[in-house]
Amino acid sequence: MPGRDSTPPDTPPQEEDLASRRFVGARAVAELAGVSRSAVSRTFTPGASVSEETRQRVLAAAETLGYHVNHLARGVSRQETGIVCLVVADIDAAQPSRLTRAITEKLQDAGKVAVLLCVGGPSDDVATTLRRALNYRADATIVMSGTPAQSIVRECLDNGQRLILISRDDRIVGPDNILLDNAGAARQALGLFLRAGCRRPAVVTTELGTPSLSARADAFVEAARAVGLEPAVVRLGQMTSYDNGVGATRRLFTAAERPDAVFCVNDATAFGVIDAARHEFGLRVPEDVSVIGFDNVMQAGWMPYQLTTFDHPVDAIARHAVDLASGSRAARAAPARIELTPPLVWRRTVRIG
Amino acid sequence: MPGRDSTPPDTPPQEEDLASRRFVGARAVAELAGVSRSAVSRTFTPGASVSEETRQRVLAAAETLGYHVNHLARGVSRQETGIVCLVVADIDAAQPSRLTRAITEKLQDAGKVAVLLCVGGPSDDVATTLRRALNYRADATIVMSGTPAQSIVRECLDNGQRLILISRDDRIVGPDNILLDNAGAARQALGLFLRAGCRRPAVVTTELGTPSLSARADAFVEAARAVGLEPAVVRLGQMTSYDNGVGATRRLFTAAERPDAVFCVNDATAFGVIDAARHEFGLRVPEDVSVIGFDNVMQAGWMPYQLTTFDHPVDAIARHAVDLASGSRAARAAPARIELTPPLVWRRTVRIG
DNA sequence: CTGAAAGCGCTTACAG
DNA sequence: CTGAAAGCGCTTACAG
Repeated sequence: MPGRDSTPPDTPPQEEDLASRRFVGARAVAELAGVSRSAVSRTFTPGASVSEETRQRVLAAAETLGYHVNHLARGVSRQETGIVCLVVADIDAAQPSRLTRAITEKLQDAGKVAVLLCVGGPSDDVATTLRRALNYRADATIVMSGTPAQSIVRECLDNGQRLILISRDDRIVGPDNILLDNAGAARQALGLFLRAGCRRPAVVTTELGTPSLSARADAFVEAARAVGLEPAVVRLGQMTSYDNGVGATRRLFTAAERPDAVFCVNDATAFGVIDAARHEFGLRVPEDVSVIGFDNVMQAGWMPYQLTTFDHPVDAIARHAVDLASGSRAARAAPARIELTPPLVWRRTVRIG
Repeated sequence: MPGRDSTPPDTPPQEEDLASRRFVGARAVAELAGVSRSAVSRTFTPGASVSEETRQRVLAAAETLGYHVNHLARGVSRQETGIVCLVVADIDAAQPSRLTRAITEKLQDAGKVAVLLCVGGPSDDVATTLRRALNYRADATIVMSGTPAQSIVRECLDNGQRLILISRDDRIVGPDNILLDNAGAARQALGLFLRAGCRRPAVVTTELGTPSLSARADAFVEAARAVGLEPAVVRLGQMTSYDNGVGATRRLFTAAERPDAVFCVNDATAFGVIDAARHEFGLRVPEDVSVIGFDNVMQAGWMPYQLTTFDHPVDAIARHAVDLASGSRAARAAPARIELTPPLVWRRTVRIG
């Protein structure tokens, strides 16, 4: 005869009890409702066969007892946990946080739950993090930061865990990939500059670029050369930031030939460029220099900037990611490869030709 | 005799197998290592008694098989899951995302994992969200957004789930509270203005303030009155934003008596005030108006703003939250109430008296 | 529709 | 130190 669970359900919890109080389980509900544990389980399983009467009695008992299905136990039993891991660094940066929010919300709408896994800490490399996702038996893992090694990727996949990479290196074989058409955006940026009559384009990026950042800068340079222009390129710092934009500007505008158009691989850098160009070189934007950024962060719309930039199709990315995370693995033939177009947001930092 | 698990471990997974591949379990590891399941379990339980030799054999077997302890099953068995839920809205806003990151990282360092629960969606009120935390048997839930009803709070607590409220209404009884001394900061802001020689202070906030926002505005007004000044107060919009700052400025500076100091309950609003004051009213900051914000977001340090503002003690908040989330409930007598001081960040938007 | 039973993968006294 | 056994809380064929 069980001890712990047979506490009379009508006894309100005493203050002294609190520390030792256990979660109420299906057994207690079954007893109160006068049915079997199976019936309780079925009541909370959509589509299972329970009579309406049983159902109501169980629901009532669950309500009074404060019963909540243990999703962990359910996960163990069903081999499907409803957990999706989100691997991300710099979750306090504008873009990652927007995406994290969108994905988490859509996951919740689908009845799933997001486990947030931060990479980049001292002891938290991507492999360690993915192993944690394995520990928690996530149905799928969505990687937004870092580049997982092929071996750990295999390990996830072999264990039947779906793996979705967002804006990562797409040469890793196995996972689904959701990508941005960075090159296309860069070409579009150059096109805009040319149309505005600019003839001395420049691009500012970082020393150690992520694949996305490199793709933007490289495609821009390539497109410029294709029309016979040799753009100045400044690579500064380890990460894209406002300060790098300021620094890049100093370099750019003290050179022999000053650029008349600057493509920045992200917005923060663009703000730095704009401010430095104005305050340190007395230039007007866009009359003297046109500037295009990437990310469409909130401040891009603020008065002093009004930055023309590329947005991330956050909603579409999130939708695809959640779809892939939910889809049954068996149902799909090959890994997916989805490429999305970053929409241009036209504001006022590009001259009108 | 078990079928599924008895697949020879040395057979590499075939491509066709993938869809049906199961996670490898302790049994398979035990078999390969030639020990009992208990031994496997003990090997992965810090402090359990296993001989070094057994331990090594188990570890080797686990490595070849790619075994990862199932933390869900462990949680069911141990009645402790290592899961901590983070309830948050607007995770893409500056402050929440900083805090989310800090807490998540510290949680990981402590061997725990963060489940991100977004509130504020259509069907996602605080109660629904908290119920989800119950479903996943989180050891603790940290609430950073929304105000949970007393009833659901009781339900969590009764189930032995720790509940930590950050900057929430502290009249809710039961949970631990981590609070900011908003009133103190507001008083300090007024003091700074007075020292700068300002005599016409104003405060801008929202119509529908959170407790934190109200506390800042109210304390500022009160402190001003205490020295015989009646500050102008503008309440605009449902949420603090750049645009509200712009709007508030139009109101403030078309009034009969223009303020010479404005305290904004957050930075975004302050940026709006500064830009509007400069561009629409031709005023100089801080010569004509002093401005103080709250949040110390990244842009506060950017060239055009250089905003004097209050920072959030993010690290201290996170540390306390994680401590409380980890502490054994039995060990603590009463709910904790911790009040932290927001440090002032002095920049250039306040005149030097 | 319903319940008894076996199963999911783990932990942990218990006895050796 | 070690293994067999009972337990955690759930699900799901299976037989009625």
